[in-house]
Amino acid sequence: MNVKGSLPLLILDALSKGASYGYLIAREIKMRSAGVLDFQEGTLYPALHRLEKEGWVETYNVKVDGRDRRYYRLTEAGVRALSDERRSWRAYVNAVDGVLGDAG
Amino acid sequence: MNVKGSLPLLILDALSKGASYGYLIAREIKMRSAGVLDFQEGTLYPALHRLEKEGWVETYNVKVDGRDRRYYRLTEAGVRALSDERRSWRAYVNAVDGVLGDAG
DNA sequence: TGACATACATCGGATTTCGATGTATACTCT
DNA sequence: AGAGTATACATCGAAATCCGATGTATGTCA
Repeated sequence: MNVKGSLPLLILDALSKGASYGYLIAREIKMRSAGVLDFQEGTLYPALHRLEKEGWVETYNVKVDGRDRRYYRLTEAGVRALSDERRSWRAYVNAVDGVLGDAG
Repeated sequence: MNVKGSLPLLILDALSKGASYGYLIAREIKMRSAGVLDFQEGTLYPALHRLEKEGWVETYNVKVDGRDRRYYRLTEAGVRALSDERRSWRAYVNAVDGVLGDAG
């Protein structure tokens, strides 16, 4: 189950701890959410490309075991975007929880 | 800002307090979220039709001021679905918040 | 009379995600 | 040696969700 729209926040957050690459980002999100958050590669790579296009991340290649690994790193704008995304996420969750009210 | 996927939960929840109709549901969600949750009519009506198709709501018409107003009411299955949707929502929010961790 | 709120609806387009598929390397097990 | 699995990138078509525009119709208020 992946509510559409939260992936950019998750990626940006992952990169705020240091540069990383697609495969690792996905694995860590899945692991750290105990499998609840599970984005496929067909979802992840386009999302990374979107973030790059927005100027929120920049990339560089590192040759590992004879092949290129594409690292992503937050830009200044990306740091600000993360902050915004966090705020939006919190506002949204609070709004939904507020509307849902008491009942469980 | 509307994270895609939360509208069914919101509608089901609104109907758990009694039958209602599209226009009113949308207005109440918006009002009770202080404008944060704002679904357009082109979003709402298809969503209501989907819920009806799923068998989670049933409808009946009431003539008001010379025109039909379409009321929606939760079915038994709808009550169960609401319960499931609540659980999924909570699990998802907890997962994201868990991954995001401490920093704010 | 014209604007606005109410109330239903549909349509095309944009965005996001999934599943399938493709490429390539390296390690492990048999 | 060969098969299977993990790593690591990518693209493509399909499905789902949502928005904005548009259309219909009635009632109210200035």
